[in-house]
Amino acid sequence: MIDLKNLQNNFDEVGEKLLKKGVSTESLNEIKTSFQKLKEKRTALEVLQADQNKQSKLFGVYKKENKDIKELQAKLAENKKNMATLQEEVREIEETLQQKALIIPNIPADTVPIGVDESENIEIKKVLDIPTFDFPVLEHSDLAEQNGWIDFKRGVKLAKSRFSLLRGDGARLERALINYMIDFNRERGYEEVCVPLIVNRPTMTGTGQLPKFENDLFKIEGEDLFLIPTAEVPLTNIYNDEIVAKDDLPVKLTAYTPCFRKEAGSAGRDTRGMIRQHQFDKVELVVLSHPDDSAKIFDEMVKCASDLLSSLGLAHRHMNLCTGDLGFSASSTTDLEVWFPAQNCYREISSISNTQEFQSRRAKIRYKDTDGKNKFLHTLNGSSLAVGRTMIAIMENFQKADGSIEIPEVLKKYM
RNA sequence: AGACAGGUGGCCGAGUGGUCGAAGGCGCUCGCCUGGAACGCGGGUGUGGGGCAACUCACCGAGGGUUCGAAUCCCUUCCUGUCUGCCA
Repeated sequence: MIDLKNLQNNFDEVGEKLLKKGVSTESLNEIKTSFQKLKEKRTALEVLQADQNKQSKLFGVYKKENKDIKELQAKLAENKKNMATLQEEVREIEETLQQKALIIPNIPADTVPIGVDESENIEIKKVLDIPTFDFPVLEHSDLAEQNGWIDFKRGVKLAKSRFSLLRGDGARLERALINYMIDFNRERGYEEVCVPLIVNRPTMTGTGQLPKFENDLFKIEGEDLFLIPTAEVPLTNIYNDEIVAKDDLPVKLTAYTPCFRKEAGSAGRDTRGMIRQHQFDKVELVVLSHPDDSAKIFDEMVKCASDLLSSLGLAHRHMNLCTGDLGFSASSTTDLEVWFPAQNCYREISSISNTQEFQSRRAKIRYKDTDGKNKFLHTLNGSSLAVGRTMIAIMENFQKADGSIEIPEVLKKYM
């Protein structure tokens, strides 16, 4: 959630940035007036409450001393009525304000390039040369079927479209990748965590998936529970409503989980192959950081994911996402795009974001600073790598003329 | 899933309608004591909101209700423990 006080105090400046992210002027103005009104009503209510508290104490004293309480009683009852009205008003304003504030996206950092959509993302650098082939390259879906690694048809039969299953060496490669990635991250100081795949509404709200994106989530019928769309959700919310000791920062976590996404609104996109599925595996990085360190940690996380790709021998590039392509919770994001020879293009395989205080304010994750005050920390998240996409990148990049696939050296001991 | 018992500050734990934001203890911290430390003694020590401040409001798992007044009574709900059931 954005800082409402900040919006109030720097309305033009902050508002302008939010307008670029698609927030309407009306809703900004509504928030501004609601916030103001809330303050007024609350102050008025508190004056009444203070009076009521005092008089009520007096009431007790009078009774003990057998004084006449009729007059006082009448006054208290009258006051109570006024309080109830104000209380109701305050509650209503709070609720609407909350509703509106929770669907306002994060404000892009100053380092984020201005742009409308992904075409205006800025390439930061390329890593490794793209491979060349002296034979016609095949798409991963063909390679997978040839090698018996992926069964698309039966995945659909078992569940529905956008599901598949891995078999034999395909399944083993998936598992090898997961183990390799977690070990890779662990060696870089990330604690391995195994998290619930089903989480509740407050958890989903803490990281920003709810209330705005309920349609993208798989919901458990009859329960207010959801399948996680990324391990970022449980990992970040581990410290929901907690105060982390300053000395414990940064908290660096990594987890492997399946991820579940409805992919509402992607009808027709990437229908062939395993690029976009309802269920996919991902190894995730999450860091809770002191605000002063988050920029440095962000770079570390990008390097961690990029080095991982390099270690697998996969050519990729770093993209600085522009304002229009930034996700809801992110203040800045670097995407890593891996080279897909058959599609002759780079495609997203990892996304590292700094949400700054946006998530910690929602999830109430704070640290105790040296001045004794509790402050919101910064949360960062990044795919170590999307495992499925890594697998198909390996298939396409390391295919041989006979259709077989060379396993990257670092994975061999995991197979 | 059913029965019973509970959920109070960093922790333990008292508190069954009135001056309780909450006794007492532990821990932590500051000061004294000491050559230094332990012990001992004295002070401080929750969170969030509003206000320049004095101060003030809210919070005793959460949400409702009763009352002039609720940690305390009632309802709902979540969680924990024990027993039963079921299972990996």
